[in-house]
Amino acid sequence: MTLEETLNELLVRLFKDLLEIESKCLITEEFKDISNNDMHIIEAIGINEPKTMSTIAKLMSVTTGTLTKAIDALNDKGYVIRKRWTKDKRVVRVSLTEKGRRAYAHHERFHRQMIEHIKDGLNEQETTVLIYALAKLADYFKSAYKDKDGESAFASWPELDESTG
Amino acid sequence: MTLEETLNELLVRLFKDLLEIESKCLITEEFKDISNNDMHIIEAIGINEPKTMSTIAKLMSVTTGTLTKAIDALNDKGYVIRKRWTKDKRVVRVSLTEKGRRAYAHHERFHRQMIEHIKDGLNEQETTVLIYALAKLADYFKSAYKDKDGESAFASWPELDESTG
DNA sequence: GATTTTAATTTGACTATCAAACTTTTCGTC
DNA sequence: GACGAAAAGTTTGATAGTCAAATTAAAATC
Repeated sequence: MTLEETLNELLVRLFKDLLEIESKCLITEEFKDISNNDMHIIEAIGINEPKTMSTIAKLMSVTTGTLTKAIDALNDKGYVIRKRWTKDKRVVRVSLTEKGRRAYAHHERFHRQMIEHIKDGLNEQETTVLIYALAKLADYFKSAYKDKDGESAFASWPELDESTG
Repeated sequence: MTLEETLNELLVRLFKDLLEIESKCLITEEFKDISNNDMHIIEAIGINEPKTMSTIAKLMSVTTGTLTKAIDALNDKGYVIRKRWTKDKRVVRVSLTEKGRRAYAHHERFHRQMIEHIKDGLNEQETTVLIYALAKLADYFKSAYKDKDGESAFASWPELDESTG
């Protein structure tokens, strides 16, 4: 197996495992009435100032219509509170209830634990290289794709590789 | 920001970006009639021997019921072929059509491109360390979670951290 | 004050998903 | 070989998540 294949398979596997593990860890007995997706909405709302529907929808990369439904459910289950903003009555500001804040802490703890495990397995130099490599990758994604609006370096990669190689 | 926070934010961002970029890159003009999920099913089927429904479902971590629907759609759109196996008539073997193989190549190319970009940014030693770190992480996930059935190191992390710290 | 824009919700449609019931086929055993 | 258990897939019924488009209400603009 080439280096490239190894790297690819590792990334694919880590990605899949992480998704699966996160979802299993987050939905415990106490929070079994909400989904993984709900948990990420709770994370997006955060524990500071209340956030508007639009802001949360943007953070989650969904339409406000989609978010309205999700917040309805979280509201019914007692995780969030909706409040019309007095300064601009079009705006709805959402914040976490006590129960919502417990779920938030639960999620945060999962991430802390995961990072701790990653660091435990690596020495200082390895950790540094890992961070460096990840940062480079994140930058690349940003510059290649997210900066240009609608136009992407990835979106225009050559289609002829296969047949001309 | 601590090292831990940096690592966490990098991972979270990469995860989200990658999901988004992959989905945008895979669904091009030629393959606009199938979803990101369909593309991963096509990847799971592969270009070698036909695979059974059960095998594909396991690879995708979904029930066979779910897969039946997805394969129905891919079949209707001309990406896959279903064939009852003569040696055991219960078994259905699925393989890619020419169109399906083109989609497979398209997906594979995306991954190759991504890996190339990662490698371009790192020197040989850094690449080695990155692979080592990722392998360690993959092993950890496997041992901490996937090996024990139903029981997980993650699933039992202490709930008291917050209140006792 | 009329028009346009903005924030959120509602509606209608579609995909992905699961669990459970069902069909067909094979396997094991008597 | 017949009968019951097991296995592979499909069907069914229900739910969550999603979007685009229509709608409502409020604010901004002119």
